[in-house]
Amino acid sequence: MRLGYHAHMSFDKKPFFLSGQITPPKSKVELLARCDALAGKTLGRVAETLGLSVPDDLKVYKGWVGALLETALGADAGNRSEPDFIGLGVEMKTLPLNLLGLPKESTYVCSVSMQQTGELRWKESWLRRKLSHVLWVPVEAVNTIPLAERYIGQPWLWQPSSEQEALLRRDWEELMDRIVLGSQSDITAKEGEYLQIRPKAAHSRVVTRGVSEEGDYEDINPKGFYLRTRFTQSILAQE
DNA sequence: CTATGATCATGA
DNA sequence: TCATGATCATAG
Repeated sequence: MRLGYHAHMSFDKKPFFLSGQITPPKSKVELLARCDALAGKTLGRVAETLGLSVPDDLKVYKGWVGALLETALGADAGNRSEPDFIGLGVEMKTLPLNLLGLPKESTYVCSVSMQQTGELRWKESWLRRKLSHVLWVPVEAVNTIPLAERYIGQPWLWQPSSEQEALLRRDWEELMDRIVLGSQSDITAKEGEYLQIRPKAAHSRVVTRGVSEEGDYEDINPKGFYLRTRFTQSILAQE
């Protein structure tokens, strides 16, 4: 070990992450121009431009692609409860695509709040607000392609059509009804046609305060709303 | 600990 | 094969 070294300790190693180096876009036009510049580039090229290194894979850095692209586009919300581009009211989501060019994973939207009893109407829901203006950024997500060599597709701004909103609303109201009744702990990902509720936590031992069917407090695993791939597939198909 | 960003990995 | 349930990094 003497005179040896740990690879992860090399002094000139660049970080995987950074934040807030790029100024936020001032308009949707500017945002879309930045998107045009990203389209057709590889993740490695974008990372290089920002002075970041690329992880070997996403097993340990699952959110790396999303963080990279937010950084590259100048998202400014950080971890605040705001859309990624605060001034524009736009939320960015990467859309991982499989070999067929179809969405591969469900899309996390927001956490399911067990506490917020005040926000039970669809119109005021956090989920609706989060999805009201989304910048979808398609990215190749085929595990046989090295992360740095995966291509970014053409991003697009999306607002749900009234039909799409109706579909989401139906699922949301159904799921929220179950939560209000105190059935949060036994909701499974099988419920909901386009929207589902799944665990969202560091691991399954994490608990938060929920409400039981008897109306008492109860420790439950944190959960989040996710768009099923059949939903994102349909909005991609409409593009 | 909770928010952000998601993908992993195993069972059906 | 693929969706459900589990998990991982970072910021504040």
